[in-house]
This record gives sequence, C-alpha cells and structure tokens, in this order.
Amino acid sequence: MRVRRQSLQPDRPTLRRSAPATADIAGRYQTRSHPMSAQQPGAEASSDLDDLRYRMRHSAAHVMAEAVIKLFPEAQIAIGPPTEDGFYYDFEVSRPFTPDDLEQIDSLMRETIKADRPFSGVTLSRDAALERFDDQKFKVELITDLPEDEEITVWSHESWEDLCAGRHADSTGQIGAFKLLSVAGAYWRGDESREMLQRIYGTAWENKKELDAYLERIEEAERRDHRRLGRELDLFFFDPIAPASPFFLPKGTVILNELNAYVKDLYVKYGYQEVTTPQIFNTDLWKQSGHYDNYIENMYMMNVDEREYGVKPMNCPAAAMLYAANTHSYRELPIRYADHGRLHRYERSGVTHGLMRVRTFTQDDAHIFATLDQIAGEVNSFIEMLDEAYAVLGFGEIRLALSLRPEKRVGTDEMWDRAEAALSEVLEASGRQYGAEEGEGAFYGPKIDFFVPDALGREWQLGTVQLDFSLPERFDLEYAAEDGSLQRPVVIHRAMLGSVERFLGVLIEHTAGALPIWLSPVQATVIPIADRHVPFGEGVVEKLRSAGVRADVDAGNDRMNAKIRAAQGRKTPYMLVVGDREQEANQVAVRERSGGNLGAVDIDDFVARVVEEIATRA
RNA sequence: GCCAACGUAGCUCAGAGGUAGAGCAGCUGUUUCGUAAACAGCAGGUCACAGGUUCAAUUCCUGUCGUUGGCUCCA
Repeated sequence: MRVRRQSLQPDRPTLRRSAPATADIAGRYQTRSHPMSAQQPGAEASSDLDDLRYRMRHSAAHVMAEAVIKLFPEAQIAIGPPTEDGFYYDFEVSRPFTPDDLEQIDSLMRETIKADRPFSGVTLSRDAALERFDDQKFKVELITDLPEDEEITVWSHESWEDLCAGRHADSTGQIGAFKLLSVAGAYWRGDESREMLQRIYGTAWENKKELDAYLERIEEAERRDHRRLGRELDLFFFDPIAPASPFFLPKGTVILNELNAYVKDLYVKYGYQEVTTPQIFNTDLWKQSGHYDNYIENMYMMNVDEREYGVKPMNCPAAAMLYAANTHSYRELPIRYADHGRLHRYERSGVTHGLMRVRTFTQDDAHIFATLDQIAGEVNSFIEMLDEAYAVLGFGEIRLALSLRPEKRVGTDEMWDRAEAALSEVLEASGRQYGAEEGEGAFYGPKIDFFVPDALGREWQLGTVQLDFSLPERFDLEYAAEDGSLQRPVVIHRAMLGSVERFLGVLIEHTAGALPIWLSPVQATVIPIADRHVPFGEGVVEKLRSAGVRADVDAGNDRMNAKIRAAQGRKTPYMLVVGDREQEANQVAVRERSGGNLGAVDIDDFVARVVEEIATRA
C-alpha cells in the first residue's frame, strides 16, 4: 500500500509523502522499516517474496511505459519505480490520460506479458547513453546528473529498453496479476517549479489471488474511512460554508470531550498546569514570533479599527507570554503549560483531508520551559505518557522518527549538538526502533515524531516532541540560575494526540467506529421488545444515567431484530433487551456489540459492571 | 497552489436537451414481536452557484465554490 507520512509539529500539521519503496535512477532500492504499516500479513512477507514482488513490479512499470509510448509516440517518459504495493510511471503527454487510455495500455501490457520477453541489462558509457536517449529529455537530465563514476545501465525486454539500474523479473511472463489503478498529476522530481507529469499507478502481485486480496483490503479500508463513518455514526460533517472545518454533532463532541478529559487526567499525573489564552492577537505578536514573516499566507488576518490582527495558528507565542509574565527561578523549572486552544490555519486548497488535515482544530498542546539539563528527563517523561495513552487507545503500530538539524536553522551548533544528543540518548535508552532523518528538523530545533497509519496505510503524524531555541530568544525568556546569572530556558513543544481531530480520524479508522466503551457516545441502548416494556426500559436508562453511563432507549415500533441491527450499525457497545421475562425479574438481557449474548443479568450488576469498564477505560 | 475526476432528496446512487427516480433514513398507520432488516402509506430536490448557447438547460459550454485521488507544502 502507498504510505504517506504526515507530521504534525506542535504548532502545525505537516505532511510528507514518500514512496516507501522507491528506486532512483540508479535503481537503489530504498526502503524503510515500517513495522506498523497495514500491509499484507507478515507471514508471507519473506525476503524472497519481497524480492520477486520488487522485480516484477519494477518490470511492470517498464512494460507500462512501453505501452504508453506505443499509444503516445511523442510522450516523454520520466521515472517508474516499484512501490510498496505496486508501481507507477510518470509521463509528459500532450493530453491527460483518460479511462479509455488506461484500458488500451492495460491490454497492450497483457500482450507483452503473454509474449514472455526476457529482461536483460547492459552497461553503457555516458556518451552512448546520452545518444541512446537523446529524444527523451528527462532521461538526458537524469544521465547528466549522475556522478561521473556511476555505472549507467539500460534494461530491456527485447521490444523496449529503459535507463535503469534494474533488478527485474527474468522475463515479462513473470509479472503476475496486475491492475492499473489511477492517474494522478505529479511534479517532475517532486519539484513544484518543474513540469507537471501524468502518473499512472498500478498494483501487481504474483498471482490473481493476491491481487484480489489486495483489492479486497482496499475496499475494507474504504469501509473504515473516517469520513464515511463520521457521517454514518452522526459524529461530524463538513459544509462548504466553512471549508475543511468539521461540524461536530453531539456524539462526535462526546468523543472529543472524553479524549480531552483523558489527556487532562494525565496532566495531573505528569505535572502539567493547564492555561487558557486568547484566540486573536495583534500582529505585533506574530511579528515578534516570526510567523508574520514566514507564515502569513497560512494565517487568517483581519483589520479591526485600523489595527491588524491574526487568529492564532499555534499556541507557542501565548505560552511564551505567560512565561514572561513573571520572573522565574531555576527552582521552578521545568514549567509545563498545557493549552488546548483552538487553532486556525489557512491550508492551501488541495491539501485538506477529512479530519486529518483541517483548517480549524485543537491540539493537546503543551510547552515546557526547562534548562538544557532537563531536556532528556522531560522528553523521557513525555514518551512515557504517550506510551501509556497509546496503549490505552490500542495504537500498537507507531513509527518514531528523529528529525535532525536542517540547513536553514537558528541556534549555535553547540546547542544543536546537545539537543540532538539529548533526543537520541532518550531514544537509545528506550531501546525502541526509530529512524534518524537528516535535515528534517524544524528550523528552531530537532524533534521526535510519532506516526500512525490510517486504514489505507497512509501515515499521519500524531504525537511530537520538539526542542525550540528560537522562541526563548525572540521573547527574551530568562530564569535566574543557581549562581544568580540570568539564563535562557529551552522550550519543549509537545503534543501527545497531536491534533485531536486528526487523532479521532485515525482512531475511527483503527476501530472501524467501534470505539472503546469509555469513548462511545452511547454506551448502552435499551431495546424493549414490545411497547409495554418501554416504561421499564426507561427506568433502566435512568439507573444507568444516574451512574454516569450514557444510555438511551429505542422506543420505536420496529421489531427487536431491527433495533438490534440498528444498534449494531451505531456500534453501541451494549444492547439491553427487555421483555416480559426481564421486567418480571428486574433484569436486562445483555448483548455485546461483538455479537456475544451474556443472557439475563440483574440491572444493578450490569450497571456496576459497565461503570467499572468505563472507569478503567477498558 | 498544481494535474485530473466528481457535485441530483438527510445518506448511497440512477437518469435524460422538453422543468426528475430508487433504496435506506424520516413521518403516519397497522403489527407488539425474544438476539442483525414486519407490512402499508406519506412526505422530501431552485439537480452546488453564476453566466453563456438554445424555442427550451438540471443535462451542452465557460467561470466560481466545494469534494475526491495524487503531487507540492505544512512554522
């Protein structure tokens, strides 16, 4: 499956996409370990199979390019690597591909595969290669950019040859079952300022059974799409009147509130103080923070009484102001200010996506003001808290990335050395896997991001912890050190859920909407068998509500079977059937969302059981 | 922002140059039922918005807005 990585900085959601398995022109197979990606079962992911899939997908890309050139002789071909679940190839063509084109390309490919042409590779000199591809400008550019000593190879399957460092199938017949999936625009070399190419995505598997299984996984993922479930479960919706801004219905709001309440419980345990800050600030603040210069395009600005204001896109400057409102001693540090303020960012059209990337959202955001020596302890404590919460929420597939200093940055090298060392020491000590990514840090400091995949395997950044040297400078933050000197604290931005909206989106896709009971908008629904049982059912609801359980009664005149079906559709954890027998014995017949029938239980026993489950966030 | 597709009832969709249809949901009535869909009826739409072509546009064209899939971006 295609994998995207989306990062959410404490002040902003970010998305980076990279093909998980890509081959550059030299054919180097670059992959990253994705222990979490929702892929095929691990059992069949033997390295031999991976190798076969890599080679046949890479070969399928070549075969596809050949077909495209047959249909579009003038096409300029770019690159066509295998991906984690298939392949793509980029072309520059006179007009975009249509579904009809794809069908023709598909049948030409099948002919080539049937012909079972063997693959072979040859090494060429630079000049020979340039001559061979002199009518293909992208290939010429690739060859020209190759290092002098790079070996240049051409791979062919008789009827077609392509600049490529290879690893191909033995012959085209080895390409198993494939399917062309979609056409999409993509920039040449991923550069917004270069040509917009037409990319055809395909998937390929060793046999039809695997292909069908893959397509079935995609369909299943679509059934778990949080946008669809959000509608079906009456959690939230979107309206063009407020683009990319969710309206949360009562049920969705219950979930958000429960998530926030949980985070705030953890704040007590981990020593945070919650603060509340304004929504709109005079632009002087954004000029001081640097956001005015760098991010005004993404801010909502307004003029009132001839003064300019900006709606906050992040909480950091307000946190800095809170800190600066008093003098501080080293004895007070670290200070941890949590701020779940509402943020607004004008995201460019085309980048928004359901709850995952929106224009208004909240973060479980906090800023820690600390000494350099306290960094490791604070980061450690944060990761501990995150682990605790993600375990409760059932997120097992987390990828950690340590993002190191970018070229454009603030702060001295010595500070970066210390900060990066602090983060990697924490990670090493934790013994967990992580990838170090050069140049991916924020301009103000290095960070650790926590990625979790959605139903389609697209990764989204949820948690993050970032060190910041810039903010304390810009706001002239200080503390009195032990020796009486004034020192600069470091700021640690951290968000555990990240954007609460995005977190909910990922959570819905992980659970297919069947949220744990403590997060369920309705925790138990009473199903009277006949009208005469409704009053008794209402009494049951009253008892549950008195105990703090969100319960309702389905008093409609549907049959019991239909009510159960409806409640299953709403993913209600418990269905309590009440009829003559239950009323007689003051019991409820308990049915679980999973289908289990627990039989008749005394009402008080059931209440106690549910209250316990909710309290322990089981 | 870029490439492309799409926008018809609350939801999922069908439809055609002559002012619209289904299923589900909703409402009403009948039924009062034992663990995943009782039956019948009713109601519900300026066919996203704005221009244009045409005797006639929801249908064709253009633009705008929105959404979807990618690309790029993401303090």
